[in-house]
Amino acid sequence: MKTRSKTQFAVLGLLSWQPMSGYDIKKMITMGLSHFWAESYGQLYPTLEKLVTDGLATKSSESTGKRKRHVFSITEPGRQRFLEWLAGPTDQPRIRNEFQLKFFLASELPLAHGLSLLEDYRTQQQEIAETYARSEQILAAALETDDAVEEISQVLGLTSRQQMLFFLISLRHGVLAVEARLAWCEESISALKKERKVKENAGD
Amino acid sequence: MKTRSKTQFAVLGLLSWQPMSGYDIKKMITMGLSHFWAESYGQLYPTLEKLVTDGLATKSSESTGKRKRHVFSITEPGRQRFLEWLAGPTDQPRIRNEFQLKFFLASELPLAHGLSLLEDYRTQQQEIAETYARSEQILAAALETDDAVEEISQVLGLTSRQQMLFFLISLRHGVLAVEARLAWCEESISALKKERKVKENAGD
DNA sequence: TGATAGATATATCTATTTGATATATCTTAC
DNA sequence: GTAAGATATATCAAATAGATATATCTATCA
Repeated sequence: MKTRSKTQFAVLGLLSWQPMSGYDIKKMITMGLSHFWAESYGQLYPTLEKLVTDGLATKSSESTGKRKRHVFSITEPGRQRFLEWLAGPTDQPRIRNEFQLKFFLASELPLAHGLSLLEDYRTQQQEIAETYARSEQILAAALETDDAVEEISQVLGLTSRQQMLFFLISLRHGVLAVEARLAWCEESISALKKERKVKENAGD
Repeated sequence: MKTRSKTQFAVLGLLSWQPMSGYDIKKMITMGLSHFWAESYGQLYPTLEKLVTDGLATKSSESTGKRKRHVFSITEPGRQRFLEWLAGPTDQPRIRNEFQLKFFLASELPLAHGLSLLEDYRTQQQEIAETYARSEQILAAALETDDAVEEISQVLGLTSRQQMLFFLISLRHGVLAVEARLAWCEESISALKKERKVKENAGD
């Protein structure tokens, strides 16, 4: 109860779906959750060990050929802990957005700096938007026809229709966010261009 | 060049406006940049010392009465380093959004869990939206009348009109983002309610 | 056949960052 | 003058990121 780490809950939550190794968990997060969550190995492996010592998960060592494989399963207390967290209060994410920091700190420099930053940012966000759009299309189509897309369900372990629905809704969060950022780019570029004109006229 | 820390650039950027103490910097970030940046003392003080040993800033110890005060100023190499960073590549922020994690991990639980999470989130975001709206109004009014609002300029050290414009634009980023999140709440709540109906009918 | 390039899987280490807390000084109201 | 609370400065343990190390597996082609 003392630890403030969210990693353990991310891990417990994924283990509540199916037993997995650290590598599996990392892959699942990277492939499917990356638009809202990240974990590093450096955090993952110690957390898995801690869950075992706390009785929230169990570790079993399989061996296929020479490669050893440590698969972790959630225990009943682990499931309990996961549900408690889910029902408890949710912290605001801490944000450190390098682009916004740059833009803000460019406010004393010539306007061209700000405009250049905005245009780069817009390009970056457009690319993200396209990536999202592709994923969204595939998923929405799969959900429409009640058809499990092999690739998706394999990598992400999405089995039920409801799970796919939640995944799609999660993705929509990213889609709407990136759309908002693009809209912001447009209005900000306009605002700076307008300001530039004001300055030019004042300079006459 | 080896360090990947962004903290030093945040600090250099603020020092490029005016000399400040660690406490001043922390206050300025907390008051004005919190919608896109955060720094902790634990990072701030070591960073300030490092900037001094690297020749990017200088430290002067003033004393008003008994309280000692360490004021840091940017040097020319420091200004150079800041500008290099500004012109260089910008990393995507890493996101760990506890709410979205919860929502996604609730996909195997009864729909009521997801709906409850969404409704709490909506309330939270509505409050944030109101806070932003207030700040935005004050700032926009100040900019309209070319009138520097005391409070703002004092705490944030916003002196020029251009600086206030950039601050307002930064804030707009937050405003549009929170609006997008609220829109997402609405469509997601609808989607889950629709799904609930589908299930009810299937259960007949 | 066996050498090897690259992918897969597991793990650790250091640097960075957070969040909580410690300590002293200043200000104000009583 | 003194106690409560605000201001200012700083440190430390826990959490996290990012880079890297190491070994195993797979496919391919010389």
